[in-house]
Amino acid sequence: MSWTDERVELLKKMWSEGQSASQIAKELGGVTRNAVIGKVHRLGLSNRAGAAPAPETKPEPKPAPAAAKPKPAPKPVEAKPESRPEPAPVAAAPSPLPARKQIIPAGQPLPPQPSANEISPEALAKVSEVEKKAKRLTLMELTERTCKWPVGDPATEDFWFCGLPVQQGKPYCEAHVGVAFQPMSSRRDRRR
DNA sequence: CCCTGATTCGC
DNA sequence: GCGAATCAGG
Repeated sequence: MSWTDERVELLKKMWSEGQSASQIAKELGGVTRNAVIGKVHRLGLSNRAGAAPAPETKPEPKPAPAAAKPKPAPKPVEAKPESRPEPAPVAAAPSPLPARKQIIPAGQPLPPQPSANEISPEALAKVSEVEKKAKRLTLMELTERTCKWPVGDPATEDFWFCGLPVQQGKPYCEAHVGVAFQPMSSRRDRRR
């Protein structure tokens, strides 16, 4: 794969949107995140500029280089544009999904409690089965790739998150994805 | 362990 | 110019 205009376009767009190099690489296909990062640097947009208005980032007035130094390496401005906002403690919210500062995949339906729901019996069975193996993580222990399916009542001690490995790109493990993301049918018109 | 971007350097 | 390998960090 080569860096065609369109691919570069998409790269620029996604990068300025704050997408990670790996995400961009996945989207583009045929390249690794290293390739993306390399390209990003070559394009000179290592700093996430373009869409995010920097409150105080002066692009350097570019002082006339009179000296004989073809290889200047001034890097006095060191900003931290990327931080890791971990989930903050939430009191009694049924769905404390730690949202990033930007869109991840598509719309994410809030996790319905497995109790009062009639989804496919198999899926439900899978869920209750999985809950035995659940890591039972606390809010603080959740990561991007731990299933964030809440179990129990947040107002009680008997509350935890599934914590199993998530399905790529999803907030839940496979079993919970199964009940969280309904095709929005089958219940509506379930007669087979 | 998972991930992030940054840098180097042979191609 | 390209990107794998490597580095540095969370």
